[in-house]
Amino acid sequence: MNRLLDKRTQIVEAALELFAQQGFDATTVPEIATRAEVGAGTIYRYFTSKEALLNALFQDKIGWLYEAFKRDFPHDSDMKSRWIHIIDRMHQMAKLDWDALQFIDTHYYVRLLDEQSIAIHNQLLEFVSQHIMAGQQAGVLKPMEPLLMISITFGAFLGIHKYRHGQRTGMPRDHEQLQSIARQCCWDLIAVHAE
Amino acid sequence: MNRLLDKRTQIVEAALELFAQQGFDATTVPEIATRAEVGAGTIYRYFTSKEALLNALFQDKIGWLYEAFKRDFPHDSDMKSRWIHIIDRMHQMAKLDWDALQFIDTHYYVRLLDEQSIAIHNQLLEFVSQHIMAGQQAGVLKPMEPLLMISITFGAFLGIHKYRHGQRTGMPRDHEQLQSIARQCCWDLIAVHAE
Amino acid sequence: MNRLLDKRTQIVEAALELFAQQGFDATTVPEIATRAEVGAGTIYRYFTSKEALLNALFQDKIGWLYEAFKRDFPHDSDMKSRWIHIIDRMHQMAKLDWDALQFIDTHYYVRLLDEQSIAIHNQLLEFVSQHIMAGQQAGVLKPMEPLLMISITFGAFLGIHKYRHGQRTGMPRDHEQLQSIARQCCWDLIAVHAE
Amino acid sequence: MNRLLDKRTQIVEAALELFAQQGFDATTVPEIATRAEVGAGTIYRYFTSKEALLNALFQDKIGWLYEAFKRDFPHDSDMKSRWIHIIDRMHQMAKLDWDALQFIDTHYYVRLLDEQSIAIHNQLLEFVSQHIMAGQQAGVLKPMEPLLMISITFGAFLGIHKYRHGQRTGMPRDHEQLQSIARQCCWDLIAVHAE
DNA sequence: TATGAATGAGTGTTCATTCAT
DNA sequence: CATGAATGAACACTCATTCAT
Repeated sequence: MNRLLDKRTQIVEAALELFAQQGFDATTVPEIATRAEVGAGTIYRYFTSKEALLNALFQDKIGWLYEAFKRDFPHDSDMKSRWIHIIDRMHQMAKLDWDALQFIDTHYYVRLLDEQSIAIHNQLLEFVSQHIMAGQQAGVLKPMEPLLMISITFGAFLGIHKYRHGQRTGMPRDHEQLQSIARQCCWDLIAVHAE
Repeated sequence: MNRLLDKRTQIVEAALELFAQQGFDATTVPEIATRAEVGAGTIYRYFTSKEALLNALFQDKIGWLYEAFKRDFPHDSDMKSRWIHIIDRMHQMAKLDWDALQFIDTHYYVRLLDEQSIAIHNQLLEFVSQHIMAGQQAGVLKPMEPLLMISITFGAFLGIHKYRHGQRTGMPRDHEQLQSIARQCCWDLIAVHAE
Repeated sequence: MNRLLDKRTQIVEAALELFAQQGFDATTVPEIATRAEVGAGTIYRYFTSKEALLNALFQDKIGWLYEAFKRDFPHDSDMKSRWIHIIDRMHQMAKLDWDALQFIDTHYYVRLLDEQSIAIHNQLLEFVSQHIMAGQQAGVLKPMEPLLMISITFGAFLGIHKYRHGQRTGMPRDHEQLQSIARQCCWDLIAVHAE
Repeated sequence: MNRLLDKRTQIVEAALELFAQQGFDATTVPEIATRAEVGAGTIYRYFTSKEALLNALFQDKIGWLYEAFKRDFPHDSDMKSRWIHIIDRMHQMAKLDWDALQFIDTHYYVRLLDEQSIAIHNQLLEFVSQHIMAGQQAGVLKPMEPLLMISITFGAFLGIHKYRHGQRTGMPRDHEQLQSIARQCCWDLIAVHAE
């Protein structure tokens, strides 16, 4: 059971790195096997296909993010605090598991996701949307579809970390500085500003 | 000569659509040939490889964007006007040639770009960076590396249009509304706000 | 066009030999390609799959046999002459294209045949059945389902040639002797004999 | 010891069904294991390979048929009675263990049989040949190589049962009717008929 | 110049066999 | 003894690229 989980974990982690860095199509199954230090056939004991592996991974990571959002969520605080909670959780994920976040970014719009993956993703969006709508009713957030607001914010947020991980020149900033930038920008982006 | 340009154009356009919609790896050369209404071999008369075609396309589109930025650039206006000029040009591209913008987004971080592509991309970044630095010195823009600021803004901007083109539910807004959202958000994102 | 037919023919012939001698499952596509002296990929320009190749082959050969039955068929002769016509045509095929006959034998009951293959096979059975029923009404053939009679006769007939081609010891007999055996046995098998 | 025989038997029976129904190549070892309700590895405790299992099975079944031929063989009766004894024994096997008979048919010409299998098969042929030669000397059987005669008869006989088991239309006849057909046809096939 | 038939290296996947438990 | 997780060679099939026409 221990070994079993081990192999599965090795496969999942290898696949995550490769999918995140090269994309699904550019990653070959033997490549995953080599990096996971298992035989190519072994992958098929745990996942019915390369595509199933993608979906398992996606659900895993979206699930992780969703849990992170909900854990210690400051339901009673003001909008800004709640929003910053969400940004901070994403920031945490970017720090601990950047591959996973990038993987979500590059694969969530894709033809390969199954119903299950889409469902869990929608749950996550729903959760965030609820809070956005509350903020809009309170007049502190700009009026626009919540999903659009999520899309913009996620884009901006990922921009920060793509920059950090890019081959781009310029010294990468430390995580705390980036966190403060993320908080500031992702709030300014959506908040209503006094003239 | 005219015909010749014709064929090249047909190929490039067919490739753009397919790369943007399915990604580079999921697109086959015969597929491009079919859509371009040329023989598969013909593509190799204009481009040495599928990868070379990608780079030609990339340079083409980055070049187009760069030209759009520079055309009628309001050098003497204030920072906000200059920034909105840039956002508007991107918005225009999103409207006229969304495939191209999406193509740039999904491929610019990629392993496949050659030196030339990177160079022209850097020129574009340099152009925008100049203005950002000026704005920062004037105290109207948040202090952070210009490239980081570009990365965030581009992410946010694309978030708007990805939302629009996604299968996501929610009625798609018309372009003018989106333009005003883009202007507002992409400015709030980077501007220094009074307390 | 000439070359084109050439390649297709080479593939079909190579596949026939191998399917007949080793069976469908034991034959690999590269093996067919090698024997046909074409690239493995070339096979897929002519047939959508290994299974499609099997069916094309099957229809080809059943069609050939059907045509052979019908050509110069002695409609006005007595039952025995008509039956011997059929046996002789099979004998001819066994002589000219034993692989094809064996291929039909080992594959006609199989899970791999498509509707088209089954349809053309049924046509052939129908043709022979008509004559059997006529013979039965005339009282010269044993009473039993025509399809059963065909199955017995085909089994017996193939027994002759399997013996000939087997690795079995015993000198193979010449074709004329076998033909006379085939005529005799396949007639005695089905005819009503005086007590 | 009892259990041990049990497992071996389970494996052999599972393999027989699958080989008979799908053929050797289309049957996987795990599939056999599942049907036999043993672990896949267990098969290799009883048989050195899939091929060895095939041969064990073949020898088993040929042995069974040989024993059936010899049991209560009417040595002192006339040729026809002796021949009908043989046909009846095959008929019995077709009734009790059709899989086995079909398995023999589809595999006895095959590349996979080892020396042992061929030897025992030859013993069976030898036994039948003896009687055929006696009948030929007595002038009641057609003159031809005994092995050829066996091959024809076996082909015809199996034709009867293949028809019965095929998806063919036409009501399947009951076993007693088929037995009388088998006796009649398989005798007419080889007997010398008065003009 | 333009073509598309031909290619074969490389893909995702299967399965006979092994071996640690 | 019995197992089944693990393996990797081999499979059917795809596709970027070439080249004779």
